[in-house]
Amino acid sequence: MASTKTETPRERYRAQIRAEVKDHAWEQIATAGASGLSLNAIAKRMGMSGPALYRYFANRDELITELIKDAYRSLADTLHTAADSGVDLAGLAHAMRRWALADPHRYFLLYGTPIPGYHAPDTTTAISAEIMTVLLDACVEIPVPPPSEGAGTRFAEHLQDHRHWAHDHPATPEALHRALTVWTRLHGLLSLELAGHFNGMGFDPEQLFDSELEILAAP
Amino acid sequence: MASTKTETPRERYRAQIRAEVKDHAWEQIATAGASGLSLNAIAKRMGMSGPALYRYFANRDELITELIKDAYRSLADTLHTAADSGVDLAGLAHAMRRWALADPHRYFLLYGTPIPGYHAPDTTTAISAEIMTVLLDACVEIPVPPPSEGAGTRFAEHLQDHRHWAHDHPATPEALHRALTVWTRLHGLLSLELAGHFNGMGFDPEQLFDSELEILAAP
DNA sequence: TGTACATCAGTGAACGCGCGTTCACTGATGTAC
DNA sequence: TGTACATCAGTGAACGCGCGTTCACTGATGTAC
Repeated sequence: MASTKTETPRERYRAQIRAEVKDHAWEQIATAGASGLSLNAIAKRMGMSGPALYRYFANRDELITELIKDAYRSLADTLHTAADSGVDLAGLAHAMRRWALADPHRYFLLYGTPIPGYHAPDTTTAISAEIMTVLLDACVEIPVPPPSEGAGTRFAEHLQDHRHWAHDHPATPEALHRALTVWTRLHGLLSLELAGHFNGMGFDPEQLFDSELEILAAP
Repeated sequence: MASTKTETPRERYRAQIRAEVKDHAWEQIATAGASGLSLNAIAKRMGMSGPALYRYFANRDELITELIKDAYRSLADTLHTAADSGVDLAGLAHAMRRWALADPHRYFLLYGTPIPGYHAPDTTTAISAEIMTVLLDACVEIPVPPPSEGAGTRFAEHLQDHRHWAHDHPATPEALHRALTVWTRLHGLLSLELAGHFNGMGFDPEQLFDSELEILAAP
C-alpha cells in the first residue's frame, strides 16, 4: 500500500491534538458557558503553554466555529441515522430531544443566545439546511390534513413564493409549513426545558413534548 | 404635608443613579451580551471611577438580578395593559412579540441561554408566574375544542395532578394545557426569529407567527 | 546508511488590556441641639 | 441661626487575576541526497 499521501503521521498527530483541544473546550463550555471559553485555560489543562494552541487554531473564533460546525454535524448525523432506521416524525423528534438533553450547552451553542460579535460562516448554514431537509422528508410522509379550512392556508400560499430555503425539495407548501412548525415548536419546548424554565412547575416535560408531537403528527 | 419620610432627597438621588447605571448596563448588554457586562466599563461611561458603583450595587450579580427583575416586570406590565385593553389571546401574543423585537437582548436575558453560575432569586420566578397567569386568563376565554379525541387528553390528565404552578387558578386542565402550549410555541418562534435563524430563509416571520396564532386560537 | 537541511511543535517572556473587589481617605451633604 | 457631629458619595491606589496574541527561540521530527 506504500505511504499513501492522504495522511502523514504528523497530520494524524495534528488531528489528534485538535480533537483533544475541542474535547477540553466542550468541558469548559459546560461549566463556564460559551463566553467563558479560553484558549489559555484549555492549554493549561492539557499541560501545554498558552501559545502552543496557536499551532492548531488561528484564534479563539476559529475554535468556536469548529465547535459549532461539529455540533451541527453531530445533530445532522443523529437525525440521519434515525431517519434511516425507518422512524417517523415523532421518532425524529425524540432523537433530537435525546441529543439535546445529552449536552444542553451544545444545543444552546447552536440555538441559544447568539454570541455577540460572532457570525456563522456558510459551512454551518449548509449543515443547518441539511437538518431542515431531514425534517422535511419526514413531513412529506404525513397525510395532508383536510382541505384546510382557511387557518394556515395563508402562510402556505406565502411559502409558495418563499421556499428557496428548501432548495429544490419536491414538497408541497403544506409540508414545508409543517416542517417549519415542527422546528419552531420543538425548539420552544427544548430550549425552555433545557434552560430550566419548567423546573418549579411540577409537570413532566416529556409528556408535554409527546402531547405536542401527537398534535403535529395527526393534525 | 411636611417632610414625608417616604423619600428623602438622598434616596431620590440614589434611585436616579441606580436607574442611570441600569440604562448603561442595557446599552452594554446590547453590544457585548450579558456576559460582557462590566461594572468598571459602566462607571467609566458615567464619568465615575469603578469602585463608586459599589455604593449602589453590592456586586455584579446584584446588578444582573436587578436587570432581570426589571425585564420580567416590563414584560408582565406590557401583557397586563394589553389584557386590560380587552384584547384576545392573539393580541397578547402580538404584544409579546413587539416587546421582544423592541429589545432582543432583553428577551434573551430572560429566556435565552442560562448565565453560567447565576441562579434566579424567588422574586423573579414570582413575576414569571404572573406572566403565565395573564396567558392563562386569555386561554380560559377560548372555546373548548370538541371532546378532544384522545390526542392531548393524556397530558391534560397529567396536568390534573401537576398544576400547582398555576397556583389556585380556576382553569380547566385543557386551559392550562393551552397556556403552556401558547408559551412554548411563541417562545420557539420568537427565539429563533430574534437569533436570526430565519434570516436566510426568505419567508416573513410575522406570517408564520400569525399562522401559529390562528391555530392556537381556533384549534 | 549516514549526513545536511528544512519543517514543525512547543516554550517562555512580554505586551497591553480589563476585570471584580477592598481599602483608606477626602469632601460634601444632611441632622441635632 | 449657628455650630458640632454623623452620614454618605466618590476617589485613587492597590491586589490578584486572567485574557488573547506576538515573537524569538530551542529541540525534535521528518526529508533528500
